[in-house]
Amino acid sequence: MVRIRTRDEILRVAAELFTRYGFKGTSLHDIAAEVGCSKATLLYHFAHKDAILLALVEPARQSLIDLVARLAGVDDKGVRDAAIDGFVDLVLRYRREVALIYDVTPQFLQEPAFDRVRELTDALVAGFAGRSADPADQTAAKVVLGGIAAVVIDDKTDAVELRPALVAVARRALIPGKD
Amino acid sequence: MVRIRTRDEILRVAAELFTRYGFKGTSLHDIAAEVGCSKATLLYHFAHKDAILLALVEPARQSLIDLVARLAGVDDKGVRDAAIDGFVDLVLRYRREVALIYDVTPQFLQEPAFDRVRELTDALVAGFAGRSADPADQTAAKVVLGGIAAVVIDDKTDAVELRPALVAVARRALIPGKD
DNA sequence: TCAGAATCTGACCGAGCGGTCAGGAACAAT
DNA sequence: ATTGTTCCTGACCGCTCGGTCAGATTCTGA
Repeated sequence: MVRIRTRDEILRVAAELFTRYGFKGTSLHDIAAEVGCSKATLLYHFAHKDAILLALVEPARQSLIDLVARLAGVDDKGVRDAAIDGFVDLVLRYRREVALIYDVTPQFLQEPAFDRVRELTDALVAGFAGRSADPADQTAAKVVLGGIAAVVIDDKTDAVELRPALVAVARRALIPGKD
Repeated sequence: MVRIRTRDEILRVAAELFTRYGFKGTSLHDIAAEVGCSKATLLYHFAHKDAILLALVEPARQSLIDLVARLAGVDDKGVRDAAIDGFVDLVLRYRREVALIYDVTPQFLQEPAFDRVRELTDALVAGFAGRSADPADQTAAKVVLGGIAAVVIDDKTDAVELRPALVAVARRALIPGKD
């Protein structure tokens, strides 16, 4: 039987501390103390500190990419809207899990993986805003989804870029019925 | 004639770097290099690194407090709404200037000054949401203003607390006519 | 029982951090 | 010219950080 409880516990604790104090605000010592193991143990399970973050983010990122790929191949409006709703749902989960990204080194943000995410969120903002003709809805979508997806639109160039943001409660606020 | 150009330049550069890389992501060395002076010069003009952040935030924080104080003394709906608009405007500016707060040490966030800000933003969210009967508007206001004001509402307790967030473009998105 | 793999650790390292300090350089007033 | 003040700096300090490593401990399968 393979021992993975420690590894899982590290991920659980790291997610909590990253969300609360940010990536840079959480040291390996902090995580190790909370897990109840040594710092060296963390680095036995994960090659670098960044690897912990990557392990946390990867699943949600994959789901996000998959859904957008499916979404792109659908024309029926009802199906498309449902897919978009699912997308928003995923983005919210993604957002929660990646709340920490803002804190990461610039080099890290420039990884190809995040270029991909940037494209996807760009498409998301455009697609979601397109569901309503009301300009207010569109701007609202930009702000809400932009915030949720850790994306901002540049004042002048209209370029979409990853940005620090933490809107962990957005799910609850966005879906009023759910309580 | 008093020499304050260096001090101003430090504030300008610090604001830029804090916004781009976060408070913890910006070292005194980084600021000094960009300004073109020594690290020691920074600490001649500002006692601590935190003092630079405080100097950047203080003006907007004061305006915000003043406006809310005025707002509290008005009953006329038109005047009140106008004041709220001004409030939102200020919050947006405040948000832009305090984009960096998210990155600050927990102790710093617990300063009395930020308790005050927390109360104010709490009142803001409640007040703004009250302008429309539409529940969607209210939730939107919570998300948008919550994000802008660097505030989140706790899932369970409904408590409002300062939070990491960066929505520098919110002004543009929130005020569609303005372009 | 025992060999080997998997898991874990304390001690240690170099780098970068915020901050201190004694003193040099520029400027103003006399 | 001198004195005092303001502004600035290099050298240095203690600390924390992420990361390494040799070796102890625990688990597993034959």
